[in-house]
Parts: sequence; C-alpha cells; structure tokens
Amino acid sequence: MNATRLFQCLGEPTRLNAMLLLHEHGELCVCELVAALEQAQPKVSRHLAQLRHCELVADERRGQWVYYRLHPALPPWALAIFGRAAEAEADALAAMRRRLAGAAGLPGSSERGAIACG
Amino acid sequence: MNATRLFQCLGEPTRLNAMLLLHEHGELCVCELVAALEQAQPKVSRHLAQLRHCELVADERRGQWVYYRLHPALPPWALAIFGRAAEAEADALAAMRRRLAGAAGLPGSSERGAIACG
DNA sequence: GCATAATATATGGATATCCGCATATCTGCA
DNA sequence: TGCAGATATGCGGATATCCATATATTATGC
Repeated sequence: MNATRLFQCLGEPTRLNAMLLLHEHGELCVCELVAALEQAQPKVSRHLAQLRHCELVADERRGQWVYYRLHPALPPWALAIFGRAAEAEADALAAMRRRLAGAAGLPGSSERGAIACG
Repeated sequence: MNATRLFQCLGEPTRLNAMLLLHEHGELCVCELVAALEQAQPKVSRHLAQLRHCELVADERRGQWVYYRLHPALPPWALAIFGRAAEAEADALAAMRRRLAGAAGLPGSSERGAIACG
C-alpha cells in the first residue's frame, strides 16, 4: 500500500464515501452502499471492484449478498487518514448515515435498529 | 477545501512529494523542489500551479525566486493527513531530503547547512 | 539594453478515467 | 427448471490527466 495509490482511490467521491461508510460501519453489502451513496448499482459495483483491486477493501459473499469491509491489511496510517477524511466530510457522512438507516428491508437493517418491512 | 479534491491533488507522485517537502521544510523555492523531486522544471512548475489553483499552496516571489509553502488556510485535518502520508512515504522523503541537502548553490542551501559554492 | 537564470505557460498527443446502458453471472426459491 | 433479486462486467464515448518540447515572462547583473 502506497500513499499515492491510496489518494488516487480516494480522489473520487463514490469511492471516498464508500470507504468512509465502511470505516464507520465495519461491514456493508452492496445494496446498502447503493442506498447510502444514492448512486446507480453498476457504478457502485465498478468502484468497489477498483477498491478491491487496490486491496483497500475485502469482499465476502454470504448467500445472495456480497459484503464489503476495509481490507484487514490496511496499515495504521491509512486508517488514520480515513478518520481525518471522515472529519472533513462530516456533513455528507451524516446524510449517508440517514439514508442507510432509512433503507428498511435491507439485509442489515434490523442490526441497525430500523424496522424491517418484510 | 474538500476531501475529494485534496485526495485528487495528492494522487500524483510529483504533487504529493512536493506537498510533503513543503510540509517538512516550511518553505522552498521552485529550483529546490526541482532538485529534490528530480523532475523536469516545467513538470514541477505545472504541478505547483495546480496546487496553487486548489489553494493547497501559497507562493511568494522574492527577487529571482518564487517560494512555495503550504497554504495558510489549510484546515487541521488536511495537515494531519500530510503527517500520515509523510509516515507512509518515509523512505522516499528521506531520499528527497538528501537530494535537497546535496543541492549546493541553491538559495536556501546555507540555511540548510550545505556548503554554498558561489 | 542585453545576456542569463528562474519560473511559467502553450501546444499537441498519448493515455486514463468515468459514465450510462445493456447484459451476464450467481443465488435462492417455487 | 425457471424466475427474480443481487451483483458484476462489457462496451463505446466523452472528458480529463499527464507528459515532453518549445517558448514566453520576469528579475538580475553588466
């Protein structure tokens, strides 16, 4: 992991926001990211693939869903950078958090305290 | 100043290294940056112009030389990110520091302890 | 004014990035 | 087997990025 490459990956809003969400929530599936980011599914999926390629995230399939989390091998300085970026993007992050909580019916919604609808 | 834009700027080696050098040394003129970065002058100048445009650096002409420093309005979280990036790029930074010290005859060389040649 | 050093910009071309749309793959279930 | 939901990928096009070379600008010293 190298600083230039990390910054390249974070220099695009969808990827940065996805990383910040994963940093905050630990683990999210693609449909939750799509809901929180308010971006088209192929777009989110493509950016996640790029983050996977750079080993910024790790993915794991569980049944129908694919869960993403921060890559376990990320060095401490990278995590520290995510923390600072979260500080800088506090407002956008709050909005995404709200959309995530409002997305009922998604796999993780019960754990997040939302009312599951089905 | 916004996180995505900052990361875009830092996602290119010449710009990242220039920022780390300025973070470490406070102030450097273009010819010192050219020596430390080992990149062509027009290339360095162009990247500095871009950093200036994004208000990541401030410039000041003093006679023949133009000095660059980190922009005074940079928020704390941005400075913190530079610190972490410096940690990640410690080796490259050490090499640039050596080249800077070895560049005798440049405007700041006496202050840096090198032997001025003219 | 003229030569020179330091710095900035213009130009053109190669390459990369990002997107939307369509479609493929995979899983769970009837 | 076949359908539906979740996710990934192929493709073409628009745009942005980056570079090297050449040239312009600004300041200094004679």
